[in-house]
Amino acid sequence: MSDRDQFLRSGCPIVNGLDIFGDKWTLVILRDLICGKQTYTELASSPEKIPTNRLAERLKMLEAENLLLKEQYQTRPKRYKYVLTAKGKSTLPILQEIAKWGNNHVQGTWVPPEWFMQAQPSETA
Amino acid sequence: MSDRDQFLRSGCPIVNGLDIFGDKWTLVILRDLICGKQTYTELASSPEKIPTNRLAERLKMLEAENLLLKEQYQTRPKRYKYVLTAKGKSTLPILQEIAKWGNNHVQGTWVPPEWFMQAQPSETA
DNA sequence: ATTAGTTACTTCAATATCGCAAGTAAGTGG
DNA sequence: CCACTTACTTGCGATATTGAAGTAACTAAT
Repeated sequence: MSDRDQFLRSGCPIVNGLDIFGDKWTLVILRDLICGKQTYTELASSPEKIPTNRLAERLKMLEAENLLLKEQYQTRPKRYKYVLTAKGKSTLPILQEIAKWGNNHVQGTWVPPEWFMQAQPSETA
Repeated sequence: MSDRDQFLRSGCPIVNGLDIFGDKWTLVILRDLICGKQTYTELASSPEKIPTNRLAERLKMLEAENLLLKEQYQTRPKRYKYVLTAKGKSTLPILQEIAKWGNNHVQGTWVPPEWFMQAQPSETA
């Protein structure tokens, strides 16, 4: 039982999904992780320029919700990378549908590479 | 060109979609409209209990972004209903993917009726 | 003709959240 | 020892959200 369970808005699966990733930044972070970004600095350097405190907080939340793991990949200096779990990777179809909607309805949006739009959750970085 | 264009975070179709419906309430309202709710009071009475000022504001925004139309369906007293446009209806695949994710990954979420999960955007109320 | 009720909002004060800038800690390389 | 990088954390003013109450238009009952 996660912290959110104390304040459930309802049992609706859409609402419960949104209570994890239905904010301004979380799906952007998941997009970047699926696109191969791994470190804090890589994530912070996206064109949308997420504030660093917000990035740190969202990463902690995503780890607490098991959408990603924080893994040390180097000692001296200790360096960490953020790796999606299956639960995190399985947000890909949501991202793909939002991307399709954006391309169809918001003019001037760039078209994601085909590998992104065609990928299955299991094949993602 | 909509108001948001002045403050574009990037050209990413995901980000631009989220800048319309990536908040706590908008997709909940779209869910309800797709499920056949039409009036302000019907929308306000959902189990998630959206504050009425937030509901009014989101409806105005969705109208401004052409996801829905506010239609008078009765004079004396004047009564309005909110009707999805094709642009609004086409968020259905996003809602379906979020619902699938919620059912797969958040325990205790209810399973939406089959007509909702199987529907095509064109067939929706 | 009052009075109560309904619908569809709007307003307001309190609280929560956000974004920006700056600061910190650990470590490297010169 | 000093500058530099990575990975955050802290402080704080600005902004957004909430819950409660208020308003406006109209209907229906007494």
